[in-house]
Amino acid sequence: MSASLAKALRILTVLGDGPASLDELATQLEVHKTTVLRLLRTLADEHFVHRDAQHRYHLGAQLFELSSRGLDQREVRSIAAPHLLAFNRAHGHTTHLSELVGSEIVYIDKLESHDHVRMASRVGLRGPVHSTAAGKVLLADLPPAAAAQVLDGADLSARTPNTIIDRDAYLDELARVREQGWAQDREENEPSINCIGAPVRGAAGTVVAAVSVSVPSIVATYDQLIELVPSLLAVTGTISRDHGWRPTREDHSR
Amino acid sequence: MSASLAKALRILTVLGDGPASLDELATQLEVHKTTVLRLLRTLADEHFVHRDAQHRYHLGAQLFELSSRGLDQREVRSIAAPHLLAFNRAHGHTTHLSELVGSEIVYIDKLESHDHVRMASRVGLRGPVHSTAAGKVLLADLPPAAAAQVLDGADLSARTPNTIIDRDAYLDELARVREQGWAQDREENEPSINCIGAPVRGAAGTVVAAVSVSVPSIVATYDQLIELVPSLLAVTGTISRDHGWRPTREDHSR
DNA sequence: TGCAACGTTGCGTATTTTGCAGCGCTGGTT
DNA sequence: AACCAGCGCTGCAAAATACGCAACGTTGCA
Repeated sequence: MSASLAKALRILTVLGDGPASLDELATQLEVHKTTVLRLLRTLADEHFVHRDAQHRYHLGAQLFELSSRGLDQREVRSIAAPHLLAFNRAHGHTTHLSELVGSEIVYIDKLESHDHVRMASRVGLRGPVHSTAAGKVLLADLPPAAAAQVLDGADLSARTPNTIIDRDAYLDELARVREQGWAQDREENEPSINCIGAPVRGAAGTVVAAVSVSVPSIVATYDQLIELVPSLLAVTGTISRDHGWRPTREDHSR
Repeated sequence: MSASLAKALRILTVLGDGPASLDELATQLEVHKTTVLRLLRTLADEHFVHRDAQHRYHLGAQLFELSSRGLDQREVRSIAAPHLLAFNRAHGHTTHLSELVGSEIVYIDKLESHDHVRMASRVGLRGPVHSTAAGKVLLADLPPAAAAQVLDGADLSARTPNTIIDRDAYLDELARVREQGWAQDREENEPSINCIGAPVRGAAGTVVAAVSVSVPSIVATYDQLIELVPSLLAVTGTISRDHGWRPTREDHSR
């Protein structure tokens, strides 16, 4: 493994919390100043960090550009964007678009709630597959072997008292999700946050992404959230069709 | 300088063009496979890249998260966002929000044109200070010494036949921008693209960012673009006030 | 079944990074 | 004005590290 690279990446991660000076970084990372300095220089050469006039370091433009390009490469994101915008505008709740990456989900787009109570999530954040509606949606349609492999790599720990931690119980839950075509999360991932999610399908019929709506229980009750399911399914259906999916008879019957 | 870190950063940059396999990366970077492999492993450990089931490497979630955090740290971006959205919706042209970083400008937000002719720019992209309306705006209000320092570090090469490459002529242009309160770019940065820009000011009255509108000459003539100046100044004025700026008498007289 | 392409590993060498000690600058204090 | 403290930065020698080689395992294709 490359130790110096790992240090440099940790520098970037620390800078994600905000700008920092050379020895703030050094003390926080417990690396000698001179080492940090040289890593920062290389990072700055490639525009991954920037040093301002007060000798403080910031995350650099290259990071923003790479992220922008990487997000654009997920074609589902651009296809979904206008539909998600309209959907979010209609009901005003925090809406996420997620993909399965390894044994975790990654938020690849986020639309903010219209409330002043905002969620701490953001694009690029990773989340567990077992305690989120998006995770359930992304796993439900996987071949059993593939799902098993994902679960092998996943951390199935309890995030709240409601989290499903038993593997068999979780597989039952996946069957339910597959059956009804959408997933719920009743304060399983975060206390006081309920969530519903539905799949976006590609041309081959496989699930390529998940759209989920997260609502604090103080803002709406679980029952009120469930009322959104039809419009959620409508929007994921539209996105799926835009993405090349053609409904089968079986799907129609649902 | 840290050679291995530089290689790793180049790997990320190459991955910005799209997913790649191990030895696509190795041949493209002219680095031995084994080296690339180990760097990729470290990058993957920190979630800067992700390896899919087909052993292809993609940009990772951590990159997206850092970018999202870094962009959020620019408070001007969140303040400007709603106003830029409304502004963009009203006239439908590509709109950028930029900051001065070193001797270049960096796009920290972008709103797409409503036309199908889109621009190749993106958030995080860097651009020259001397040939862009945003660059002129960001330099115009700098103290002469600071502006000189920026220009010392800048590449003042000709980007089109119209680019101002003479330093004194450019300083004259800056005086004009300062005088009229906004800047133009008449195919100085890209052929067939005209641009206007205006400053966003902070509480201290200093210019903290620039809003610019870019329009291909096939979509609108230069004169038509100029007609947008009043509404551009209106939106930058609003953003500036939201950002804590209080107009002085001098500013009112303009 | 054989071949080819690709990803992967172990190991010795040598390049790199590292930490130390010290220098110079800047900004604040008496 | 002069001093001090804090911080960024450099040269050098030691040592840890990454590197490249050669070879192996696996997968997919002819």
